[in-house]
Amino acid sequence: MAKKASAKSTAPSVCCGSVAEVPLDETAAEALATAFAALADPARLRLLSLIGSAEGGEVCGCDLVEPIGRSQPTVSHHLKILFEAGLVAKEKRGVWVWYRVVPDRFGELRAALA
Amino acid sequence: MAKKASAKSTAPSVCCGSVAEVPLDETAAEALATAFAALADPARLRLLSLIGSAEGGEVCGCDLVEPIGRSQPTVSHHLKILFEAGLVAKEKRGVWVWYRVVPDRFGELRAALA
DNA sequence: CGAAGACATCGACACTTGTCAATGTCTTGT
DNA sequence: ACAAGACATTGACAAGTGTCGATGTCTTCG
Repeated sequence: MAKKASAKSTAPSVCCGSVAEVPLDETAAEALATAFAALADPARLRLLSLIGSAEGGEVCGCDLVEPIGRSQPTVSHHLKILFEAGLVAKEKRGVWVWYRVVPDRFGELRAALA
Repeated sequence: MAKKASAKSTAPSVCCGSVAEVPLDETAAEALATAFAALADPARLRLLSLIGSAEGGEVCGCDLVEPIGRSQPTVSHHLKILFEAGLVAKEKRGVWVWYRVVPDRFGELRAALA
């Protein structure tokens, strides 16, 4: 069995369809809302932009604390939220954790804004 | 001077560019975060889907309270947030206020998720 | 083993947010 | 003028969120 390369996020999976489709039911609305809530914070958006614009497509967590200007526990907390929202993937390599964005997830959210 | 047909929203205008571009500065991140925060609530997403999927493209506010299952002041509050985020436009006609979505604004946010 | 360093977790706190009941403001029809 | 109805505003409260310092867990290197 192949070694698992990266942990699985707990993204609620927004499924298909735009917001302007058949009136969203409460459950679907909650899932989508959780996803957008992950984007509703300046620190997290800056983390995403740092990770997404990195060459090689990935960044070591240790390089994310200083540019954000927030404490290490706070950055760790935000990265956890981004991960659980399925927006970033992480992979532990040695002492470090490497992050990269998950384009498919962004595609889902973009589709919801059709 | 022509009579103003609809009120102007106070949308922060996200400007161009994806999140994965040159590391977002704090100010830009805050503006974007505010926009996404408007989408980060189930009630508001359902309001958007109700408005967006309405025939004629617009809905009377009076038809939005019951489907959402929340009190009239609460719905009024959410509509105000959507309006200030530039996601919906409103127009008062007689006793009623008619809402419609603002596609351009959705385009901006979609572009930010490129 | 022991020290160092990268992350994660915990506890606490200020601040924000969603919600409702009560009340206010306008417009329309009688 | 008055009553009715559509929205908006206010005040209050519970729940959620961002932040930090302190501390815990793991991995690597002497």
